[in-house]
Amino acid sequence: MNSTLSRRERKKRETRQRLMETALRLFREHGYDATTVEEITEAADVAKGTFFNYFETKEAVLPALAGLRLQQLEESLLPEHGAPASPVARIKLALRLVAEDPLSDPALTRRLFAAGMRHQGMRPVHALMKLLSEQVRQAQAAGEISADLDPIHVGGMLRALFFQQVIVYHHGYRPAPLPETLDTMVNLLLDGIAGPNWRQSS
Amino acid sequence: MNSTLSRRERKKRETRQRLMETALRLFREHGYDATTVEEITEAADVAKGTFFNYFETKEAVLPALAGLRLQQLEESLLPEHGAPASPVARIKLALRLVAEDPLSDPALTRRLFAAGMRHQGMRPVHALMKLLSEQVRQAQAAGEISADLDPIHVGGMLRALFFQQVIVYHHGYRPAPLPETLDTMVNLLLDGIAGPNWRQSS
DNA sequence: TGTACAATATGACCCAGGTCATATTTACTC
DNA sequence: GAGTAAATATGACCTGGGTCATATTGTACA
Repeated sequence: MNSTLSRRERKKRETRQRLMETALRLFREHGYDATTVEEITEAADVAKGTFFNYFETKEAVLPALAGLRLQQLEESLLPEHGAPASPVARIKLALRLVAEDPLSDPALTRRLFAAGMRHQGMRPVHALMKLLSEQVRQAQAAGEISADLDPIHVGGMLRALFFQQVIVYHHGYRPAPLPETLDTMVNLLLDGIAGPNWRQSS
Repeated sequence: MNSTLSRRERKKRETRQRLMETALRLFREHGYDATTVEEITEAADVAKGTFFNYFETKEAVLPALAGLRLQQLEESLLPEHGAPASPVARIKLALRLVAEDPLSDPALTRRLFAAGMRHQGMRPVHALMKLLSEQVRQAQAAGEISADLDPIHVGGMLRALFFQQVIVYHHGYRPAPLPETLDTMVNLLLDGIAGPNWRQSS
């Protein structure tokens, strides 16, 4: 018998899982817009309405998918899995990995970002933000990032700049390969953009 | 008789103008989602199809509206109109003004940002980005921002961080009033977030 | 004024996302 | 098993964005 999981709970997870996988596959095969919810449910062998028992809207699958990926990513950021010792280096690594993820193709990235922006929810946003914030916290502990900043705030900034960078890159503005651009961006944020005449007290 | 403008051209502009104004009014009165395109065209006294002769999608009105506002804003950033002499101060001013604009209510801001992200277009994005980039250029000339950076790039970063800030603020995360938060954000970008142990060559 | 052509306006229509009353399945108790 | 209540699945249906063939209006030229 299946460990402590009622048949209901099991089926529920399976269906949700199947919907997500199917959706991702179809999105990649035919594009996000060209894929209808009915096609997804058809391929996943459930009725159309069932989709909306699991996801509030069509767009809402994307954050869910992203959440999964980030969970995996979180593990590869553990030092015992060969991640760099420097927290800042880990942040750079994380951004590069996210950018390389198949989920990050141009269209889906835009959609994903837009989805994270809609409604009050903002959970997916939080997924990446939480991950980044945690790394920022560690960077602060290591003295690589100024300790008197709010890690959540900085995490949010990193996330915003990351998407900006990726999307602009996908729009054809590419002075350098994406991974480099991302590193440069992080360095810029670390060092600041002030020029010689910029002086102030605070 | 009207100065060098054919009747056709005149009517076209009037209709476009009327559609934009009507849309804005209804969006503010009933919210973006609750306002249908048909309601807009009805109130503007044209047929539904006409709307789509002027705007590709419903969302596309927002960038158009934003474009207008930015044009006005651009003028108030001219020194002869009492704008600060320091380019960085002007940037801060610009961000504060945009944040205060009635167009920047929570829902519309999110939509506007999302719209700027969709499709290849990205023109609206460019409106704010262009404005900011220009100010960055001037800041570089004044030595307030490091001269070896790409002003467009920096403009894009400012824009991304601005939206991040405004949206997070609207989501209830408000350690301080929005204008202050925005100033702090610009300062942070200027000074960088590095801590004592962050050392590097480049 | 008449006519030919292009620009614009129109609204019936299509389509896909999202809702909801109803049907089915599961779990639990006797 | 039978009975019952809650969870979940279902697909007819509604709604509103977006399309397009057609009608209307403006322009140009004789």
